[in-house]
Amino acid sequence: MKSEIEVFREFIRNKGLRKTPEREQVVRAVFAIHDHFDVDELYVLLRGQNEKISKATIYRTIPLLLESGLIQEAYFEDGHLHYEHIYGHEHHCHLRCLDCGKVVEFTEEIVKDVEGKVGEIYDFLVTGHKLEVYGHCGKCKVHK
Amino acid sequence: MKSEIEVFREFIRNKGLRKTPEREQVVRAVFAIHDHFDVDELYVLLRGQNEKISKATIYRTIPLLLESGLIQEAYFEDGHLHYEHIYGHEHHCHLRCLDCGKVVEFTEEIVKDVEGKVGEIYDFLVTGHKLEVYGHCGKCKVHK
DNA sequence: CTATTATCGCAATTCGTTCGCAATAAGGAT
DNA sequence: ATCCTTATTGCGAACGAATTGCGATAATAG
Repeated sequence: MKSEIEVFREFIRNKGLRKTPEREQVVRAVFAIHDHFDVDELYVLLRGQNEKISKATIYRTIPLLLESGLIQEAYFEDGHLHYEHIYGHEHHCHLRCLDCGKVVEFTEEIVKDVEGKVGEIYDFLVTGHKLEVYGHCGKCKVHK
Repeated sequence: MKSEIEVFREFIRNKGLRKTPEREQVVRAVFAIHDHFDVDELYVLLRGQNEKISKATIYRTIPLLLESGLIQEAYFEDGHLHYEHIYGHEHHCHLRCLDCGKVVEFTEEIVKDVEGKVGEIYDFLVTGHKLEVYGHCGKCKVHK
């Protein structure tokens, strides 16, 4: 299995874009964070490592990461988007507590079947899905 | 089955809030639009009816509609949130084309089972879910 | 090594959403 | 019915995420 950075380099080359240290720093930061992240986390992480990179560059790199299939949008919260890895990570769904915001990840094979079924019915070439289940976690449901 | 406006009035009363014409105009606008909407659509609709209402009031009413269980967040797109009805509408999932943005609605019973199963495993009181399947629609997949 | 031009950083801008505040009006008390 | 308290409104300013214009820089082709 190719490393994330290799996948990214291949993508950049195929698109006729340039391989730059800034872009690769972003890729490394993305995969240095476990699973979920947002732009500001990337920025803080990179700045903490004395990398001098601008937020604009991070924002400009995100669409490349999306298009290359390395990451995807996870959810919109606190006024901004949050992303998550796809590449190298088993697909998972989210179980979110509406009270404390806690997020648990789980996997569910059945949803794959739904993908195929729905794709066939509506003539879609299905590439993925996003399932979020929400409710009240063990701690929070006590007070309900 | 109670009407949307009745549900809303009951909610307002129980919370000790005030029943105002502005809030009720928003509720009526929400349910005058078929299913999906965003804040700007509500604003345009209400202004078109010569209702003088400010966007701030619409923004301030949205959380009430969410909390009362009449609507829920549907998806984040084009830089802002889109909402959809819950009350009086059968639950459904979304199938979205990544190329043209087309959204098809479908229902899938199986996901209900996933809700129960996951809730039990992780000790959550599950109240709902959001499933979005994406890919390329019939028209767009031709060019791939 | 040089030329071309994609990419960078910065600052300014856009746009969705929230907030501060004075005016207004809802609803309980008289 | 009228008064009084204070929640709610509308306006415009403010905020924050994301985008963009532009001159400077640096990555690739020749």
